[in-house]
Amino acid sequence: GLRGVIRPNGAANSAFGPIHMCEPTKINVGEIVRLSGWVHRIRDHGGVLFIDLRDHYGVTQVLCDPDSPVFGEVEKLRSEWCIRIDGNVKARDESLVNSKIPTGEIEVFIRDMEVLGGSEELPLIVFGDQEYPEETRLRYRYLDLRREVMQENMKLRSDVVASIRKRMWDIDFREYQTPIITASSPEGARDFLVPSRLHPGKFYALPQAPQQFKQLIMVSGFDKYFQIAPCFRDEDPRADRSPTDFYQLDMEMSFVEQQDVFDTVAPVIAGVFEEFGGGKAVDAPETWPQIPFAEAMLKYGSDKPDLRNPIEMQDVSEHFRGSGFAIFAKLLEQDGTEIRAIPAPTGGSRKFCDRMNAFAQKEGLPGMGYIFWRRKELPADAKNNTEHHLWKARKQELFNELASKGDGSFQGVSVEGMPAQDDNSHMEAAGPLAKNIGPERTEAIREQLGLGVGDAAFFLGGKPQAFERVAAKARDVIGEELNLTDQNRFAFAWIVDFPMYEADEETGAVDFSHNPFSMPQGGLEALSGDPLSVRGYQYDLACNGYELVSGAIRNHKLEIMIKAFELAGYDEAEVRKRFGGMVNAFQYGAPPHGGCAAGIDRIVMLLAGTSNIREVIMFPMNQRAEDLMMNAPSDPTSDQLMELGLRVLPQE
RNA sequence: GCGGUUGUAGCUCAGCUGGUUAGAGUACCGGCCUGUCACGCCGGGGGUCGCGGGUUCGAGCCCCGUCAACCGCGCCA
Repeated sequence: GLRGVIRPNGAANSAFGPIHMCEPTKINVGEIVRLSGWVHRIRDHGGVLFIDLRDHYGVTQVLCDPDSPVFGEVEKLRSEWCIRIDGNVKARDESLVNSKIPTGEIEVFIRDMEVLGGSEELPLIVFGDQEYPEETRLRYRYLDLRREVMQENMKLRSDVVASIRKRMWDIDFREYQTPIITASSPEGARDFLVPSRLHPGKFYALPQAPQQFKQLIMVSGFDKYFQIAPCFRDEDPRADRSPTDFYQLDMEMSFVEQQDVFDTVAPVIAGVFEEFGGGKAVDAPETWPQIPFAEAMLKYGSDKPDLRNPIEMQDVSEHFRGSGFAIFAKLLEQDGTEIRAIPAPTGGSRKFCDRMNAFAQKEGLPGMGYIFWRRKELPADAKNNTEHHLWKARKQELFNELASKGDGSFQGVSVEGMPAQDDNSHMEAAGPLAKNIGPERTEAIREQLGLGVGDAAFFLGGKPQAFERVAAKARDVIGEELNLTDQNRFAFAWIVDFPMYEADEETGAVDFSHNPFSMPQGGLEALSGDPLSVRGYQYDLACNGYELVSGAIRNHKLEIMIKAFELAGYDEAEVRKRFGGMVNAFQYGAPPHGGCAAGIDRIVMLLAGTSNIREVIMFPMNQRAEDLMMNAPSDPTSDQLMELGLRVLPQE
């Protein structure tokens, strides 16, 4: 073999098994080892040269001088050549030990060397932590993947998947594979279509999720199913969303209600985060709040709130109705509008407030009004100091509060020795809004938000749909900039009671807002009223601002299903045609069931501490859903098109 | 489809208000170096400043168009 201990007869001996680059330290000094790997770095001192030889497991220093029979060849080596060497394991002098690497106490003196694979000049360098544009990294992904951080990310991913499988097995779930080539499903995202050769003009589709199959598995009597399943969606990507395909822990169980699903999944997710979270605090599943969708939107502006951030928004419309701030007062005369406040504890400086206002403008809003509270009656020169002083005290108070929630590792800024905040009777409110609405209203707002000297609040007005997205982002930015967001914690929350339907903003047409297969709360009866007020047994799990899990208790009753689709404008014939497989199955003793799907890529992304999902995918597509390394997508040959009975229309 | 940012040496980047021959680090090539571990020192090659057009005596820089990458919006049950 190309790795091992070489015995006196000269053959590599497999008794020890292959030796990895992290291991020669375990081999007796003086033995001859055979190592294979990549040239990581070379340090050429003329008469002596050092090569850091690397493989998946580590780095070993290899030594060569003119006494070696292969000195001349070794001098010609360059970075990333793949080589095999034979050499003597030598102990290093104490003064030469490198404590930074596990093999730092030894080195290997080269006796023989073979170039297994040479290398051209590199488009990206493997050692070090130089950043490269993603285009370069993806085009040369095999080089990018050689880098330590990527090797770690991919190992982490594999370990997470293995752990998930084991955890699911341990609670009696079994993994079953479902088809990859299947039928197009009209609900949800765009499908990837696959032309059928045997049926010219017809198409298969790649599944957006094994949704219908897993429900059919329940009807088939397997009451605990899971699968690490690839899902395919032809939609544009985001930093946290892989284009084309991604993996989910897909699971489903029979004879359960919503809380049963939570009780089943939460320990699996929490366990994985405990196991691979690198010591960050993981909220215990029993403490994960269940937040109704409407409440999440009000408090956080998002259905995937980052609960590490303690800021909660509040409706403060009443304080502005008929007030001297004409913009908001006028706004409130329209239906469906409100004014919402984002409290920003310790954000009480004009500089910070102006920066956040600029942020909102950059995000496309007219701006974000603000009020901040400071101490009054101070000479101008003393004011700044005192303000800063009080600001720090307020910050300390807040940190104490936050630290008590996490694992104790939350640090924030050190403000030791600062006195506690004194009473608020000498504070004044600053900012353009405060002047316009007057002291009474300003004070009422301050009391509602529970703020004090050194704090600020930002205000957004209009129809919630119009400002919620920016409000949510502002909440994130404020939490981070003011150091309120504990970076060493995984904070989870179930978001529940999603609306079943939503109205199209322009046409007013009612359509499913989430999964059409979810069971409406209240059953058939609930479907006879206003569709927009119907909520479903539909839930998400949010973690640190990402949607990690999405699921539902399914609608297994045919008559409710048909009624549910009717409200969204699909008649019975259409439902039977589109979802024939499932509709038929539900006629034959369908059990109540529910489940969810957890995004594997996002879980690994969070555990790896990155915000780009492509960092945890071996061969991801770029932002235009292209694979630059494999050159996909590519033109078909005319033979292929002919065989499939297809013709490509010229674009434009 | 839309918006933002970016595009200069193999790679990562600097390049002021428009002004001489476009620079640095690294990689590559050559030389020196027997204890480095981001080795060091000396020298060298390497550029369609994304592409096209315009303004100007003069454009890497300004204007228009266009292409590409990333981030975001739309979209994503």
